[in-house]
Amino acid sequence: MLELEKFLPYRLSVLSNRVSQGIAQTYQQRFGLSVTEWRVIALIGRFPGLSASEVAQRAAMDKVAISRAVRNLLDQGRIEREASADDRRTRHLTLSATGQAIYQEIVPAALDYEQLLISALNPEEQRIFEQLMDRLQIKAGQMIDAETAG
Amino acid sequence: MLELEKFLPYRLSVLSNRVSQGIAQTYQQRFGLSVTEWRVIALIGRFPGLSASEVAQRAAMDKVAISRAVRNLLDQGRIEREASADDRRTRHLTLSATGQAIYQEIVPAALDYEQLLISALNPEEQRIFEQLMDRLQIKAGQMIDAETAG
DNA sequence: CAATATTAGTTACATTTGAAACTAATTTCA
DNA sequence: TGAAATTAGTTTCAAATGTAACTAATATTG
Repeated sequence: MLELEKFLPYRLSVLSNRVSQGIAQTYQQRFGLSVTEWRVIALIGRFPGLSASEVAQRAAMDKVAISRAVRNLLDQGRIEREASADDRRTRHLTLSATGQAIYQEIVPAALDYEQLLISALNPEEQRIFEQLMDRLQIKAGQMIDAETAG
Repeated sequence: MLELEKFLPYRLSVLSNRVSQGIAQTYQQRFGLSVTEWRVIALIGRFPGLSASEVAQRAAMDKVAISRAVRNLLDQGRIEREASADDRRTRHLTLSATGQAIYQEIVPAALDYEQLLISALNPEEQRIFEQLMDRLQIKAGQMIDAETAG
């Protein structure tokens, strides 16, 4: 007997969608950023000079998706890129002045959002929740690997 | 300072995607079901006679998505529908024999998957995790409502 | 060193998805 | 009652996404 509303994969999906939806309003309305674009900005802001594939890796997203987000952000003048000295395939990405401004404005809003959300738990519970998430994350990864291998 | 890899909304998204990807292999490979189609089958199997909009509500999914999934499942002969006696707009959905067979086969596999995943936590931790998820779920819902209202 | 394989990133195509407009049936309430 | 609003579900069109094929640069290895 499967009850969807108690089924962990389903509940994770609903929770994640709700949270994403809530936070997306912060940057979508104000700056017209897609989720992927926002993640690219967040990563380049944090680690200036990352290449597109490094961003893809850290964001756990498809390289095509990143490529497109990068193209859009370039077109919008929100990031810049420069060929690498030692490997002409890779190009290093940095935030433009506009991108910086967006980054400076969104980061606090995003952190506020996270704070408000997680204030539903007390500090001890927050710690536990994150730790349990970690372990599920690892387990899920192992299970995918096992499937792919077999 | 925002570190994406520690940012709760991001982590929820990655975890949820991984889990969904893992479980999807169960029903996508074997039956060519999309996530939405599988959820429709799961709900109709559990609650025969639901209407499309009731399915949408319970699945927390868009009614357009459900409409399409229902159309596909009808075309594939996996569900059936019958006009309601008291409201000719609503049609009650049930699994066909084929749909039943799929349902009977997938449910145990899905539950096995869930069991294996959650075996990363001991029973006490499982209880706690679910309880904390509940509270985050509620909080996230409140935050969306607050945004929409304001 | 040259043939081969790999990696970064893009492009093209087909599929999926979402928003909005739409039809048909029902409800509301002046 | 009957005009206006609401609800169930579908269709349409534009945008987002994923897969696979591609170019260009670098690395490998025989």
